[in-house]
Amino acid sequence: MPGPGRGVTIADVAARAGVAASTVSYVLSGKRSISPETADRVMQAVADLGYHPHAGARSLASRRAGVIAMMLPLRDGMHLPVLMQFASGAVTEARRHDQDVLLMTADEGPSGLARMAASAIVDGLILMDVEVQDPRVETLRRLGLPSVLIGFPADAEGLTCVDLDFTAAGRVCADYLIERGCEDIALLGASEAVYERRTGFAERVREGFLGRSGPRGEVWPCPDDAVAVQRTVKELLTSKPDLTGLAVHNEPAVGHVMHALSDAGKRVGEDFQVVVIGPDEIAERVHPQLPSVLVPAETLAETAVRHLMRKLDGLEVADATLIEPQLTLR
Amino acid sequence: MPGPGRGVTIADVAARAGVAASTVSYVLSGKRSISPETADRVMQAVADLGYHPHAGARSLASRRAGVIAMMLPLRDGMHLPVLMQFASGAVTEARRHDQDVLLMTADEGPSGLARMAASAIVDGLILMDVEVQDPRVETLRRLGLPSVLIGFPADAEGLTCVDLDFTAAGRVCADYLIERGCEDIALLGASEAVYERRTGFAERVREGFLGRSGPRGEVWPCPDDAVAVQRTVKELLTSKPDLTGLAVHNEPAVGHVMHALSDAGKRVGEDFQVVVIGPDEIAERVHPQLPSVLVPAETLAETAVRHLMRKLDGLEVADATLIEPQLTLR
DNA sequence: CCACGTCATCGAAGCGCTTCGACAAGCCAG
DNA sequence: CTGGCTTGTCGAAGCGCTTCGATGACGTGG
Repeated sequence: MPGPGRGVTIADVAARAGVAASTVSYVLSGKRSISPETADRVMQAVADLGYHPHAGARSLASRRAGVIAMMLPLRDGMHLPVLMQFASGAVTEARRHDQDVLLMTADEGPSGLARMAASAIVDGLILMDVEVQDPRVETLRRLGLPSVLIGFPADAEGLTCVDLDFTAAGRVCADYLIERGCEDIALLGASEAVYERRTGFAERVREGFLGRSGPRGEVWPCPDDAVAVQRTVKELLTSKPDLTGLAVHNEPAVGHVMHALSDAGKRVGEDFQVVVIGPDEIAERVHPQLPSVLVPAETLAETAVRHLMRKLDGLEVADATLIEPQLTLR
Repeated sequence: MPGPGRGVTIADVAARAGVAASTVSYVLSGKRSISPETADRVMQAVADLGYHPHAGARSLASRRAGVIAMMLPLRDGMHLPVLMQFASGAVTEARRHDQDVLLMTADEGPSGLARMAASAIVDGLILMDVEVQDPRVETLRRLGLPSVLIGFPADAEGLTCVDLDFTAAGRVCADYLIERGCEDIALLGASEAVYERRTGFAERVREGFLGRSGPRGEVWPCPDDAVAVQRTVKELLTSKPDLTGLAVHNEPAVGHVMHALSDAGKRVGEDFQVVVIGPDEIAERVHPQLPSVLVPAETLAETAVRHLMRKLDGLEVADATLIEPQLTLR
């Protein structure tokens, strides 16, 4: 029992190993060479005493907190399970680098970032769900806090960004449908509102899809309420009677689309193919289950953390990184 | 621009306000009385300079980190959206108390707790999803780190626990069905596995339900795959032909149950009543939407944080707190 | 008008760690 | 055998903050 009130300090370890405190520090950090014998003795003392450096003291002396912040849009419409996967991935990867993760909500906004920077409570941060016009971006640039963004703001100059390669996602969907032998195919996109909010990604999916499909493909925007989906699908089928393949890039609409197709006499999975761009649950919850291209939240998180760690170590990192989408068959 | 390399320190604030550093500290903490004039000048300097105390230095000197840890079961079967609500609620409440939140995964286990304690990186912690036999509980007790558990371990002696009042949830469901005029009613529970893992809560729902229903009620455990649900429901209807009310305490099974009932010719919402114990989305996603008793994750989180803060301030806190379930009609 | 609380403020001593410069010891080339 | 490196270790100086005791400057009752 290491004494309940007092914590074990580096001095205790040093005393037990018969060395100076600084030596213990060097053994632990590896910043100077220490003879194997001494190192062993120190490590033994560390283990015996269950020593862990005091985080505050370390951060004060070394100007490195060993903590990174993760700012998530915890309240609004983001798809919760995906966020959670992301958080989980980030924490796991961070622990691999001996870092802890501080959780912030996006509604702390720019002033939250300022607080993080000024209080030196974290070494860097990861900003999730960055929008095209994001008020946090300017603050971030000004603060000079090392950071990695998930998503691409309009002006990404000097920032490190990571995101799903949506163009590739569009391509993957088109390829899937074509390989299944579909002649005419279409992409049912998001509602106008989504396009406006974060122009980038919807546009890119479209390009990827059309680039692969050629003239046999079309892209239709689509609202997400049941009625409008019914109508849109009906119009689409009328306009392209030979349509046998559909990619849906609109999470809430997937269920409605399936109904509409079934109403129109299409047998999905048999004479008609559907592929979804979106999280697994969406594609799994309909009948029949659909193949889907998912946002690889975990990979995204890992990549973001890894990039941040490189920046903290003063290494070069690519400004923009696109993560390959993954097609899951079902 | 506060100078990119250097941070603003308390000394800078003191200089600008023309006082000693200790005075600034006292103004900020309110631990000694300071004349209003001086306090104003100091606050002005703080604002002008955008001063935030260095978290590490503060934690070193005051033995208070201003951070609490939240250990979530980030990887396994927990319902993700609920976890997220919980996390969100906790962060928001913590910020109200000027605390930040460190995110840990449950798979860091007892050694993770030891690290938190020894490195003094957090002042206390919240343990989510505590199981009846939880290896972390003993470590926690030994470490003496202030903590609040969500859930009840077998031996809660000396620990502060918060949880949904599952007995009340069972009662609420039974009451709802009885009030709707159902004669025979049943509770469709979780799969055996869940019962084994965390005996506590399933057991309590059962008691609450039966306590209210009397002999007209029955409790059936139920696996969560489609086929088994179909079978279980069929058997249930055969065994209790006059059944008109059903409570479902099995999140993944809800959709299947609805199918099975519809196959059996029951009109839910008309000649047959169903109520769900589980998160909102589950009850909203089926047709017709069902009334549900939800886990008030946000309230739970807030309560947990509030209790933890009281403990950190050396105040008394009830050992066990049960949160009232809320019935949402739809 | 003096001794004595009160109030507002200051200065200094750490908190536990990292890091820098210093310094013995051992090594090798000359 | 000496001068100059390297290697391994130590001691001391902070990092920025809180907190404790001390110190003036007042006001007040005797």
